[in-house]
Amino acid sequence: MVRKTKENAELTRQRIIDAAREVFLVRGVSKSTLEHIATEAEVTRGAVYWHFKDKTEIFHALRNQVFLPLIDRMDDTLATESNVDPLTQIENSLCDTIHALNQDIIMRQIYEIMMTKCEYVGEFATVLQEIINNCSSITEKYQLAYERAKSQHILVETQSPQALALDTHLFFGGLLHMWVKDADGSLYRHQATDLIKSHISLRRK
Amino acid sequence: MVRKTKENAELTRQRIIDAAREVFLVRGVSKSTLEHIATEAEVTRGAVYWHFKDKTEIFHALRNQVFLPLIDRMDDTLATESNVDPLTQIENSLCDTIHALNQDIIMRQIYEIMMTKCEYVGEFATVLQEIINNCSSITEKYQLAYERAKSQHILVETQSPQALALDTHLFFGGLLHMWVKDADGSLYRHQATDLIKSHISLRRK
DNA sequence: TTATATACAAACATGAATGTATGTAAACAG
DNA sequence: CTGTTTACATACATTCATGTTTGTATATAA
Repeated sequence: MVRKTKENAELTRQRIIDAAREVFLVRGVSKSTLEHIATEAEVTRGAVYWHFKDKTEIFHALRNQVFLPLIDRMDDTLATESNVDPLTQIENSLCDTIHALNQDIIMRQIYEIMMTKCEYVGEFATVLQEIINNCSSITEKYQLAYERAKSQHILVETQSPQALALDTHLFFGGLLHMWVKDADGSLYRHQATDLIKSHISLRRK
Repeated sequence: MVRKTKENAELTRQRIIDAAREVFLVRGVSKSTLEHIATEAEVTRGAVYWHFKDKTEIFHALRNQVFLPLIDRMDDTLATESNVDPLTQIENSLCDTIHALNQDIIMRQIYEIMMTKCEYVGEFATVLQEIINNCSSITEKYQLAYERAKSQHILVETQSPQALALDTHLFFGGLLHMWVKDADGSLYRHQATDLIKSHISLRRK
């Protein structure tokens, strides 16, 4: 065999992650074997074990590929200093995510894996807590935006920014779940941005 | 060994389903073996194979135990002829489900299994379509209620009943997901009904 | 230039999990 | 009261996934 150069090795590592994504998607995480992944990546299990300790490690590599950049994106669109009003900021933030899902096949597949092809149990149970934590920090960002909207007097006054933030977050969480499950796109995907706009306009005074 | 009477056999069948619920919950569906389930039910795999074709059949038995009654409940609380106003009907319907989850451990566990301990892949992929279909019919019921609210002039007029119905359904879907994931209950569970009331009051004129 | 570490492939050993086949005692039908 | 079926338990055969070990050619450092 031919020993690979460093960059070349990093390339096979990425190939394994990509292969895992495809395999996880069709077989589910726990029914995917390292053999499946290796074959899809056109390497042997030896290569997989060289780059990763086990399947869990591949899973986390896959997860981080999407969820780490995601937080940054949100921070950008929900930035405190901005020339668009806070409600539009929230709307843009949500629409951006939907847009990204529409454009980026990889992101779409990883979301699908995390939401419907994975069992959060044992070593994966900790991931659930991470998700909860992420949700909390996202909700806080919404809340801050709603508070800014309130001080600009463009927000309905019947609800607290906190309640509105939670409502928005739950709405969007639900939307994401249905967006992912709605594979043929007929029911939710094609009207996702409309639903977001409608959701936000309900809170505009 | 002692051959069981008919009622006795039905009892062990139920014991197997109950055992499966416990095992699925801690190990996830695909990592649960029939041996695990049999042991938990205090029978052998022979008994399991006698009552069920395979693990999938147990899964469906478990699922039906909760989701068939659920549809009926919703039809009751969202009935067309009622002395409470439609918005309160929707509110009650949502709160009822949360209440049921709080009271009924079995229901809670089954929800948790379906949402976080199961991979919707292969033979389970069809379940996803069932879920989508259920969601559609539920959304329709919300929409009808919102239309009644509209004709009673108690609904905000900026949004269509259809958009409001979808928004509500997505909100509640998100809430259920977070409710289930929020195992210690600190973040979502204890304020679930408040969130529902807030959600509904936002649409009341 | 040479020793060593790297990046894998291939072989091996082991432990499950599944499904089926067989055995059996007791319930039940006639 | 007896034959048959039911409701399982037990044993068996097979497949499969995992982790580890060993082998090896080559990149790379010294």
